[in-house]
Amino acid sequence: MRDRTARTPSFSVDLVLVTATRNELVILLARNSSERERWSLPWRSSQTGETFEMAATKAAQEALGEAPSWMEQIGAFGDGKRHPSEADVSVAYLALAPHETASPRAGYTWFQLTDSPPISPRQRAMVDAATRNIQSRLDQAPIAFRLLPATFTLSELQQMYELLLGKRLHKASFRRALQAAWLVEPTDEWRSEGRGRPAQLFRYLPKKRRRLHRGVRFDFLYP
Amino acid sequence: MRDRTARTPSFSVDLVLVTATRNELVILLARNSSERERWSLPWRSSQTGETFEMAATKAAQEALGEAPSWMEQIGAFGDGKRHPSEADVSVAYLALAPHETASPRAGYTWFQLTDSPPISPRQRAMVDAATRNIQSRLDQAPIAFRLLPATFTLSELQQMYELLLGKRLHKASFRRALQAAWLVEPTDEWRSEGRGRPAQLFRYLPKKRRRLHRGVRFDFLYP
DNA sequence: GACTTTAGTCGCAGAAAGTGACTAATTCGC
DNA sequence: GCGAATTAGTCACTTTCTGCGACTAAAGTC
Repeated sequence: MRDRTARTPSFSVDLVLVTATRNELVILLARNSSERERWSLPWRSSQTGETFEMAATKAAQEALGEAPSWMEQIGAFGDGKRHPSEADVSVAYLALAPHETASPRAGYTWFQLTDSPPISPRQRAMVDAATRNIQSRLDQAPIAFRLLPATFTLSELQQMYELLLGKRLHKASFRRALQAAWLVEPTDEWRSEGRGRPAQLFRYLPKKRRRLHRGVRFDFLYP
Repeated sequence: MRDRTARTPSFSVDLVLVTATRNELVILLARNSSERERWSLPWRSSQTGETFEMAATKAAQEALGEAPSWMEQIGAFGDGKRHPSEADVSVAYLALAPHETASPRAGYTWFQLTDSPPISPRQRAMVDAATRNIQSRLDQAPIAFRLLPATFTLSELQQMYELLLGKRLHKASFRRALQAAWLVEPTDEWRSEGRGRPAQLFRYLPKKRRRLHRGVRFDFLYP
């Protein structure tokens, strides 16, 4: 147990900032200013009159120089696990950004999500929670779209889903499902990527949608 | 903005404790000890060396006299909204219990989830988050099973899903899907509920399951 | 111009889901 | 005691969805 007598309890807001490169997910870590071999998630300690969202946005600005394309709270972490800020409680946010336009500020580096250097146990728990969050919300929130640039080819979108799901998808099925969901709209631009037929560019179409789900799904894996 | 100078920042753990009666979801509220017309979610202020889970479990014990059948953190809430404890940050938990065996302690009362008396803005936000959480995790976590007693008829299970989904389901389809999911196991007991043929009792079967998901789903409603 | 590579579509076969009708076992009214 | 009503449980048919291979289209390579 840490010594709590000398200071007031405090909070931090921590960021699991994820983007996708060609074929892997990466997170942004900050080099520790004192021990330069140590890394941590970007974080910001609580300020009076600042909402969690605001704090997370500022932490993202500081790390990336731009606002993330998606942010979502993934929970509060505490429970005595060590944290760089010595905060009692840390509120973690998952943030996404397209990798193409993201250029981290000095002191920040991308690492593979599945193979990052050691970080504090509490932040490790956040990364794990973020990973689960991405997986479980993939079909409810536009995760894949927020990891892509504003316009993209359908092959790129499919590759992103394959990366996130960890499995190959059949092209025709993927496109059929995509059409049915009415999630995407064609632009009049085309991209020629070296050899092969040029691909049409699409953009995400966040329209009000009717939810006409059929029946029940029993998808659990839980005990 | 509240006065923060006179005290140390603190946090609370709050509970959205839900059960299901015949045809509605209800939450447990505590009568305010000073203003007896006011209500609040059960909560507990932070103790050193106590995890959030432990605090939530104790709050549930205090309110219900028994441990909930399901608990899950639904996030941290702060952002200057008022809270009965004056805590700066509140960590909210969704807790479920079967209504049949739940008998609240003195000072606690069930209210309709959709029509409860006024509570603090922060706690209102927690109730809203809990409602969304139930909806969105219905097909990933055994929410319905945790709201039912240990054994139940398939009609009761179906009614619970109808309540949670807010729509009628077809009996044959429901049972077909349930069989395919391998989530339930028959007991050798039967229950005769007044008129009509007696129903066989089943129990939830939390077995390791193969996740052989097909394709992608694009279910979002999100912007 | 033949070959390779990537984009995009078609259509069939098999799986899954929606649905109404059926059988089964009980209580209730008479 | 017996038919009507009520609830449980199943069946079989139809419609919809999904996996998948094969096809056409448009570019680059040699």
